[in-house]
Amino acid sequence: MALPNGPVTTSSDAEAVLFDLVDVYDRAYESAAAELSLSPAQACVLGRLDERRGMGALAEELGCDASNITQIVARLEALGLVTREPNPRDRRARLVARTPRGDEINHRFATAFTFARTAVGRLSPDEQDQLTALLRKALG
Amino acid sequence: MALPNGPVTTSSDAEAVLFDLVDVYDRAYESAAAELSLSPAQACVLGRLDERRGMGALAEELGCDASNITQIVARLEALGLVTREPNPRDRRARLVARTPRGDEINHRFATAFTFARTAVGRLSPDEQDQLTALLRKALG
DNA sequence: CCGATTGCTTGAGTCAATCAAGGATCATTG
DNA sequence: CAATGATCCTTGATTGACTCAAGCAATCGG
Repeated sequence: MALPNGPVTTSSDAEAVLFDLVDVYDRAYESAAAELSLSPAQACVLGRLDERRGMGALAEELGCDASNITQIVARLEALGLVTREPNPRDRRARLVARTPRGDEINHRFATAFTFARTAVGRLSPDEQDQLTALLRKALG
Repeated sequence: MALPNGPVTTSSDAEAVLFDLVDVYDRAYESAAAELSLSPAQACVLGRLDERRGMGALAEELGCDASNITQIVARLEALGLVTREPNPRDRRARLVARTPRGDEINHRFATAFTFARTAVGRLSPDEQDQLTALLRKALG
């Protein structure tokens, strides 16, 4: 399991609970992926293929090197979850798309990753709105 | 940079902002560590050595295999940030402690990782209390 | 004492991530 | 057009996190 991105010292309750939240969220994500024998990175990429798109677009959205995407997509392809077709408009580029099995696994992942849904569900609609407003403000 | 633990689809604003929060937090943590040429895992371990402690205690707290800690501590030791002394009470065990330089780097990390502090600082004291209460409830 | 347990390390293996380099294709422009 | 340069992606090499299996050494329990 990934080590938590833990705070060295928390100077307030709000900071501490923020850290808890992030840690629990990350662990839940990782564990949902693991149930489907996916790494978090694989689950992440798979989840961003609702429409077919190029490698570069993925790399940019995810803020990482293109060669990183090459590897992850190659593994997803080997698992039969994704195809990498030539782009007819630009033969340098490849279009990545989920296979039907990829769709299914992605859907099962979305079902397994209940953390955010569950957490938000513990709040009343009013409280959800408050939380959203507070977090937006905190994010600046 | 680590790929975000992104949601496949978010069904509510609260979920979406929750994801944003986690993503920004994780990236800020990673970037603060990188400024000091540390990996997130190294920063995490270093931050949990306010008192000297055994490898096993670290592994248990961080929820990972002991051999993982062995490696990370070995790298921190090679960087001169940590010592691994024999435990006089149990010669199987090792006591890990920060060196003065480790203290300094850890302090600089705590200073560099401003995300939680800054985010919470954008809220009034009342709002901070509300946020804490809401997140505690959401975490169940 | 002797067997079982504990604390840690080693070794092998997978994956993520980054960087440098390169091939192929497109796009520009002289 | 043809040369130049930019773009899209891949390869190869390296580092680090992480896991598992195996093992050594020390301690503990009967």
